[in-house]
Amino acid sequence: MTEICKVYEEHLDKILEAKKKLPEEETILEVSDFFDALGNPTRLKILFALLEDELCTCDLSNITGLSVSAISHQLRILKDRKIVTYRKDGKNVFYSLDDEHIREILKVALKHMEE
Amino acid sequence: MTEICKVYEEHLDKILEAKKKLPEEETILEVSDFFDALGNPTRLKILFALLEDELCTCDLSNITGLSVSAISHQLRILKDRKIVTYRKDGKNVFYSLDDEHIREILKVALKHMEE
DNA sequence: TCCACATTTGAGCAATTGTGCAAATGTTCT
DNA sequence: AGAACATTTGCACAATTGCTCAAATGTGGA
Repeated sequence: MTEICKVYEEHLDKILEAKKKLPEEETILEVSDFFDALGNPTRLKILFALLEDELCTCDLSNITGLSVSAISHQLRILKDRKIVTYRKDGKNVFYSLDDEHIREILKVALKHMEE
Repeated sequence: MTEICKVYEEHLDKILEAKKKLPEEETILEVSDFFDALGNPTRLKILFALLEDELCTCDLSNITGLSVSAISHQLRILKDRKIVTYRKDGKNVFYSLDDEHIREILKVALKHMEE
């Protein structure tokens, strides 16, 4: 934290430039939260399953093989971060992807893996 | 884990369909690792800084305000997951983004935040 | 109202993560 | 070889995470 490298002049320019163009701390944290939500196998399975169609908590528990409770905990994270949305229907709560960006990002990531 | 919800017939179809279309476990883990690497403020700062230009470990330490060691640890993760690449030049090691997918995904994520 | 079932919530715990420190390794120059 | 500096690595420790279990809450029907 306190250590300081000897910096060449050419580097100083690049450092200042990079610092200036870096997004706000708050934005960084938001983006980080967003990716963090996608960076977990259980949550990814939920999202890939929702690519097809809306599903309820219980369905998702069946699909993933995890407890209803575990799924509910993860759905909360996805809901809080505006990655999924939901509608209530009687005793069931149906979850679905919140918007097109999610689809697009999942698609690009899958493509990235193939190379 | 062992609890099983009562499943309606219409749900059964959707569950089977979703299970069938779910990517391989291994693919899920790869994608998860990929997003997980992006889901951390320090690593995101590194990546946003690299959007501009290649930078060395020491530059990135300056830009983020973290120790050279901390940055090096994070660079290792990004390197292992093929998100950044590097070239050696004397005592310095210069890092840069590995491919266009990273740029694209960072861009879409930022756009997602704005809405 | 009482029951059955879907879902959520909170506590607790093992496992993982992010960081700094100190030491090791690499590289250039004298 | 030895000095100076950039980088990496292993360790330790606090903080966070993901899950289960048990209890609470919500909802519809008898």
